[in-house]
Amino acid sequence: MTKSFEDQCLKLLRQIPAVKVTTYREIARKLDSKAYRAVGRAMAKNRNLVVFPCHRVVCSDGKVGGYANGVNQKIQLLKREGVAVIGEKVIAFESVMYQF
DNA sequence: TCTTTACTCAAGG
DNA sequence: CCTTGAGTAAAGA
Repeated sequence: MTKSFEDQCLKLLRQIPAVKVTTYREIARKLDSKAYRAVGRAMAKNRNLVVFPCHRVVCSDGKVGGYANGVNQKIQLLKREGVAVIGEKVIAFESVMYQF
């Protein structure tokens, strides 16, 4: 059963604990690929906001990136989980980034 | 095959 | 800070 690239992204997403976030780059790297865009596209397409914590995935430079429900919604969720965010930037982003 | 995409990196202004 | 251009991989038409 060959799982799609996107399915693998979602799988990794599920193992991210609260108060932690990750980057599209880390996910792609873990999958031994450089398909940073394909990772994000998986979320945008599926947008299983309840099943997968898509809001815990941010850009490599600390920006929140995007969110199907709205970037603001994503920021609020992250803050609520203990991740400090100012504007569209994650504070101490390296400290809260979950490394696989 | 071509286009679009929740990205990343590097370089120039 | 900003924009361009290049690199990359998957889905849809």
